[in-house]
Amino acid sequence: MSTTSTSQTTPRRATITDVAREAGTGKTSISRYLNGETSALSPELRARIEAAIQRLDYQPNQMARGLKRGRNRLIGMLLADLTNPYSVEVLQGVEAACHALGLMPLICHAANEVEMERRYLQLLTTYRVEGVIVNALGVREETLRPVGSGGIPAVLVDRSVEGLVADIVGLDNRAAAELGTRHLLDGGFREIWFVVQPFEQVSSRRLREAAFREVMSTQPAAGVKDAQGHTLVLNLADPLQTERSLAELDRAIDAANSHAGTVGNAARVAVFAANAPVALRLALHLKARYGADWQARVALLSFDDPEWAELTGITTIRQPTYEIGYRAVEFLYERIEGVQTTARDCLLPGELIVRASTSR
Amino acid sequence: MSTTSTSQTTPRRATITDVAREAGTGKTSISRYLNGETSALSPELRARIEAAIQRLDYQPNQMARGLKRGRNRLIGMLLADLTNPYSVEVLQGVEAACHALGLMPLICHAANEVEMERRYLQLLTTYRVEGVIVNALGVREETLRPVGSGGIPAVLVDRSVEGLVADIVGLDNRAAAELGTRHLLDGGFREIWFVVQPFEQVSSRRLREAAFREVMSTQPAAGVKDAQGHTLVLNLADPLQTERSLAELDRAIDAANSHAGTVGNAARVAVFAANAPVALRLALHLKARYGADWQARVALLSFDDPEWAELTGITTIRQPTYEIGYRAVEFLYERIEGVQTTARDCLLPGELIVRASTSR
DNA sequence: CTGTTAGCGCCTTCAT
DNA sequence: ATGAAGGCGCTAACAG
Repeated sequence: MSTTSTSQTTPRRATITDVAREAGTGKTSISRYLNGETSALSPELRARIEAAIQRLDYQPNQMARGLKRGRNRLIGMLLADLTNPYSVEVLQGVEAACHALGLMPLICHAANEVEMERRYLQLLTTYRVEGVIVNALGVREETLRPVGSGGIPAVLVDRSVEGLVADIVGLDNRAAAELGTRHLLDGGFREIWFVVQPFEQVSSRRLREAAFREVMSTQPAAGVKDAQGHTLVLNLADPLQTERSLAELDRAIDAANSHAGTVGNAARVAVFAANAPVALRLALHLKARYGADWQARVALLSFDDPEWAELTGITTIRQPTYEIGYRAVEFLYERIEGVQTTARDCLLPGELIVRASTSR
Repeated sequence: MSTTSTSQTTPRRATITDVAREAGTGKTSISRYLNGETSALSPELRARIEAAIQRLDYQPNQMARGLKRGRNRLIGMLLADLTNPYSVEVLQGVEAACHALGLMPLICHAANEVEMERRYLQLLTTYRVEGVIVNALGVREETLRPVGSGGIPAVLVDRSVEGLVADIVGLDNRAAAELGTRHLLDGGFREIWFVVQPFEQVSSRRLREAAFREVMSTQPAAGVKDAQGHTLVLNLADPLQTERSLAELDRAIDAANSHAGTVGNAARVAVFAANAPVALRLALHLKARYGADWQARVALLSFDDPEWAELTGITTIRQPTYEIGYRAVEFLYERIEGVQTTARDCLLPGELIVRASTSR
């Protein structure tokens, strides 16, 4: 109720007008000072302005600046799942690039909820971000209508979105899947299970699975005979389905282990996880079923390189996550600056990190 | 090169003026509609406005609204280290609460760099966020001058900051450390090493270490005799120092294992990690040194409950991370709304999750 | 070199 | 029930 009698509440931040008054000059000069048009200011005036700013602890209001000049240096970073270390790593690259380019990333976490994704996109739009980097859930274009061709510039990360033409940067899934599969074949494995979450909706999963199948079906040409490849869908969102899938895998492992005539890796089944969450779920299950020494019966290879990989000794395909994030921002920045080329694809190579799991 | 020389660039978003014109009315009515002052609008006008908004795909500019009404519903969330799963989990709670309260969190990741922290704080301030939640690096007050008493409302998470009076929410470190230590003592361990990153600067680490030492020094009263407690500082930021510290631990483990007269857990040394990053580093080292069966010689107990804990079978103290984040936002919201009570402490209990590591 | 003026998109009295 | 006018904090022409 009290007016300005007591400065109990936060003592309103100083505005450019306050500074102008304090420095005994006009707002324009302050503005010029703020924008580094230092050449057009007498040293004397400049000093006065500096002092006034100091005294008032003045900090220009970005919102107002943004409103005026029509851009606020904000970009949105929409992440499907921060729980996945992949996301955090990409984020680091994004942050570094933003820092370098004078951008401020608004990080939004959809937590695997389509509804959240929609909501955040709308919010970003409303805050007039200059562009967005989207690590989308596996959804069709409609939910991200505001971005892309018609709306604000967008760059996709890891996954493309059906019907949305936009730059995309991510792993070279095809090459990486081949790398992994060949590593297993070269290691002597003859039964390989590719385990992946439902993949129809998510382009990266689709590509990985397809490349795996292709290598498996053409491998006779590479001198390998009678190797079998299977694809197993693991729906982590549904515990019941997950159980069923795991049971199927168990049967295969048990069967393989009971074959008498085989030795070495030919007797072990190899499991190729399409990403870290899948690998974790598999490892937990296998450990629960076969005990601490589960890797004696199963070899595990996984996309991503989570922090526990080294501890467990599983082989992985590490993605150049930092660079993915960095490049995404660079692409976006170009778009913001008006570059009009056709949609670009930036596929970065993965790195195979061989550990005990596949090389004993 | 361009067909329609006009709409080549993004077709400027519609403004409230456009909508007013389209609906054949004044800006005021549009504004009223947007703010739900539906009672003061004839159904007929309302319908026209609705239609106009649809047609123009109009979305009010939050920046402008914020500028005008002096608040933008933005809050800052400053995180010391997103790489630590703790942060991501807290974040989930923060997001949920923001969602519920109509706030939009600006997530800033300091990546363990004091300079970053300073920079982001300054940035948040210029964007005129209404408050900040700070999971600070271990720094003194000065770097976060803009917040707290003098500046915008702030709530601390996990760690207090010397010289800054503000609400704080986090784990009840004292109780949790006691819980863990007693668990080890009850399990028969007689040599316990508390391993922690440099803790002078970080209140939570300090509290944990102090509580550990206190329990160890008063335990004779609890009927336990001759148990030894040691504190080992592991400076993860410095590889060399880390090596040295680990070597010291190794010597202790080797010595304990060579004692003839002891059996069971009395022969194993227990290591109590002050957080997940420390636990991971320890586990990696121990595995490298003692092989896959390292837990036969060392029991590991850790604060935090990282995803690999179950896989490795180490005992942990899980923090109520989600709730911590949620409560932090609630506190902040109250402050934003003007609540003036003295600084509050919200200490939430941890949960001991016993696994094979400490119970074989 | 420096100040004046006119908005950016929106909300808010204050009239009508 | 509706609209006109002024201003939030700042920048960008224009003068001088």
